[in-house]
Amino acid sequence: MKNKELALIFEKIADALEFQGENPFKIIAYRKAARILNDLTEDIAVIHQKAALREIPGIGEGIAKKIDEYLTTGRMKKYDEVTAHIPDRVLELMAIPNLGPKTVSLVYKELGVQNLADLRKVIEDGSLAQLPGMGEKKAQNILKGIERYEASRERIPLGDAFPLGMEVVNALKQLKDVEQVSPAGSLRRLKETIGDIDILVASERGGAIIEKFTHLPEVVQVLAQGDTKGSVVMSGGLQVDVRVVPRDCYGAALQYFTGSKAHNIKLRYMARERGLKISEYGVFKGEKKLAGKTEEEVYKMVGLPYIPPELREDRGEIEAAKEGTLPSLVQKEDIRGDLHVHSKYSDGSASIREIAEEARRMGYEYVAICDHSKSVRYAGGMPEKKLLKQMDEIARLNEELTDFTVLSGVEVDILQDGSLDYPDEILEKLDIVVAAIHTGFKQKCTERMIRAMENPHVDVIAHPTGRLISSREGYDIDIHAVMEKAAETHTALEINSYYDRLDLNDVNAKSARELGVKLSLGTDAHHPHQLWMLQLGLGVARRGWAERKDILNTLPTSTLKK
DNA sequence: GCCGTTTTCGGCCCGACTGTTTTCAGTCG
Repeated sequence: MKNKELALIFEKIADALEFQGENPFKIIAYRKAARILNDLTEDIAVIHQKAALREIPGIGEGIAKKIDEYLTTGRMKKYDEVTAHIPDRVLELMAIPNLGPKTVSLVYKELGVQNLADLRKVIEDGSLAQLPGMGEKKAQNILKGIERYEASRERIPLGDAFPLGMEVVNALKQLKDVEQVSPAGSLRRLKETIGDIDILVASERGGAIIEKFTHLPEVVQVLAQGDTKGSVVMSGGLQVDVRVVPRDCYGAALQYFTGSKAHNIKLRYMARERGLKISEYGVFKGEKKLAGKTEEEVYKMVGLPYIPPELREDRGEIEAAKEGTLPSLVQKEDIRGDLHVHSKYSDGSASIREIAEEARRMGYEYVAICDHSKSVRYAGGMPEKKLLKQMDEIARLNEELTDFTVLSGVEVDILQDGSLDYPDEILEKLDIVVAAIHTGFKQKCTERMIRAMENPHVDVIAHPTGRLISSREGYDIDIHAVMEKAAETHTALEINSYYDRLDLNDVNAKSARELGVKLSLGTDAHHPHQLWMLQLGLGVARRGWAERKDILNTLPTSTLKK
């Protein structure tokens, strides 16, 4: 698929145009095209073949032509032109905080700065500070920006940011004069990776709260501290921003700081059409403030129902809200169990009883034990005999438990030829069969998965794309073909909720749902204290517009078994 | 570059902060 490739090209064109001081709206158009391509699950080449490029909102004549050119010839003249006279590393400098396109362009033209090393040099020898509009303070700010850039170039997985964010939220809740606290930004939208943690506080005493915040024990560096905003680096290198607003702006501010940027831009455009203005302080008609205390009010002023944070990505939610077709998203209370947990029988570290106890404590009705099958040696895959023994233990445990069910399952390997790691006689005895690829990521993965789904005993495909957020691209796979087969064979696709997987991801989950595929939430936990991660998978499901009926594990035990 | 029951041309989201400025440019979120 060339989707990501094209997205990268448009992103680079945007960078180059920004560097050259082009019309900002043109730049926005290229960035938007890049975002759309990144979010697309369908192969852009297929859309191109159907001559349907122009039907995608945000893709107009110019960009459609460029996509066509690239797919037909493998080159894009525009890209070659705009990048021709800019050294490769220069554009990367724009990613440094406090350093934007104007300054990069200036130091390049005036001082010949072409890379990070050059930049450091002109700061140290003072020549940057001499440039028009520059000064010593600006130079020092850029230097700080370089430090931050080098310290945390990467976004971190939601699963790392989430517990830390909640810790800070809880610490702030304890403070005097704090009326309301909420995560904001990408953390509140439960995006799979987080750049920095944003937290919003309602209070009339901002200064005191920010003061306390910047002195939390985990803080290693204070980046900014004022009456309304504080910004710190926590141990581990993650940046946390806290903003304090008066209570009558809290809703507007929460809406504003939750984003996404694209969602907010569209919303404010709608406000303009109605002669209104939306800012973090409220909704205004001229000088007059019309709303701001709650998010609901803000949406209402532009004629929309409340839109849950997870949907706010400008992926059609505003249009759906207008038409009254927003999904009624699956909720935490709807989830009745975890459908993918490992025990000591393979590479997990807890007994089945311990897992069951923790799952019950969490309010679940069931948990599915799905240990590895025999071929997965490195993960302690079970020979048939061991699996039978496990089934036995589960049966005995279930006799003992009155209000809880342990489901006997397996994570059976899909072998190189697409056959399964256990014979059908074994698989048919199990409550749930989850099939997965663990080896041969480049070997005909699509065909293998399709063949696995043709086996009537396979209920779920685990981590269907195989990606790891922090380290791995995933299988060489046509996920769209897999989804279509899943719909045809009534196989569920997993939203693996382990923090580094989140696989399917949000956009794939949305496509799957649109094709009528059921989704299965499982943590892939190897220890009971990882069961909380189902919240992350639930976030992905909600970001994928999933309703209760789309999720396998909203079913009660008896229906699920059937 | 995109888009259209106010437009095929002329718009395109909004405010804060900082540092360099005599009224504003650049950067950020």
